[in-house]
Amino acid sequence: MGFILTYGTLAGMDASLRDRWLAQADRRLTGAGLRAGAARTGVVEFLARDGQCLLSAQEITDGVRARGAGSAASVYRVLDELFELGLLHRVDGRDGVARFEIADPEGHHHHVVDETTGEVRAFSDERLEEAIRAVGDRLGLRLTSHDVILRGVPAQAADVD
Amino acid sequence: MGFILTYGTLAGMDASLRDRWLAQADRRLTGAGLRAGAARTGVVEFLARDGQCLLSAQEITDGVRARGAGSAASVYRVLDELFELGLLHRVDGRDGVARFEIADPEGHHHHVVDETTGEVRAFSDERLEEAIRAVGDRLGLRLTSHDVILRGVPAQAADVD
DNA sequence: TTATATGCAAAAGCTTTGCATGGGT
DNA sequence: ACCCATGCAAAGCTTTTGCATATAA
Repeated sequence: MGFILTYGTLAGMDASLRDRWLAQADRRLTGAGLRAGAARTGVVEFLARDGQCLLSAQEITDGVRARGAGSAASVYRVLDELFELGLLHRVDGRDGVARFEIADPEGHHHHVVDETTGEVRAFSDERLEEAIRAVGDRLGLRLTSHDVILRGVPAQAADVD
Repeated sequence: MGFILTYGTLAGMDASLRDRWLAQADRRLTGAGLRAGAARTGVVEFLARDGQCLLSAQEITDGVRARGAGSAASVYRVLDELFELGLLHRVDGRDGVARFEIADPEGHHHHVVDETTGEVRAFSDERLEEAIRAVGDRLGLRLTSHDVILRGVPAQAADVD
């Protein structure tokens, strides 16, 4: 049995991203000769549903546990595998906790932290990507991945000079 | 007594950056009402000399210890203070270790990791900075800080398409 | 059937904290 | 003198690892 499962449509979700990711996850996991055990399946299912924003291993473990299976050890192991297979993005936070989210096979995004609330928002910007590509060229590197984290506070009218 | 100390010129070092940083560190530490104890002075001195590249708390502790004073606890405390005062950049690595380097009062840089060797290089790029400023504007944020980490492998002639 | 996946519990590693002592101003 | 800074040791966290058991293929 593979990792592709059926879901009802969830309100507010990008169903096509979820399906694309699930299809790719299935392909790569199967291709790597990995089996569909309870923990691995649980993590993949859970992330396909709820993994479009950064989630800690703790949160993922809770989510998987709520659906019956999973343990911290297995979740960490599965997260490592998925990351190595390029199926997840990983951001190491200032709090010493690693957070993961599903990697969109087509295009990606970055994160901005609102320092007044701690809230994390996603954004994407082609001009930024282009600038990064240019840097890679200038440095003579073939870039395999990159992270951008912005931190800021809402611009009040009073802030504008 | 302040935190500004005298040093001989070190080969391969950017003496002006070191001095600028030391001056600003002295100003901000004194301004914050902090005292020049052995550990704090040791960390500031050590970083002024050797802190232009990312260093772990462990490495900093070793460096400070080699000069007589310092303990892990104090180093962590001092590093936090310096970071809060905006005197250090901090990067949280994939290995779960936080690394620090002195923040240049004028201009800053980012890092690129050579995935074949693990080696970290610094770079700066005005076009990238400009793109980031534009993103902040577009999102309605006043950016307080940002990190960029690139990962890649040396571009071989064969890679070029 | 056979190698792999899982889960518990213990271990490991970085970082923080409590507390008594030493030191700056 | 007074309060801050320091250092040791213990505690707190996330993450990793060992090992016996369960399970996918």
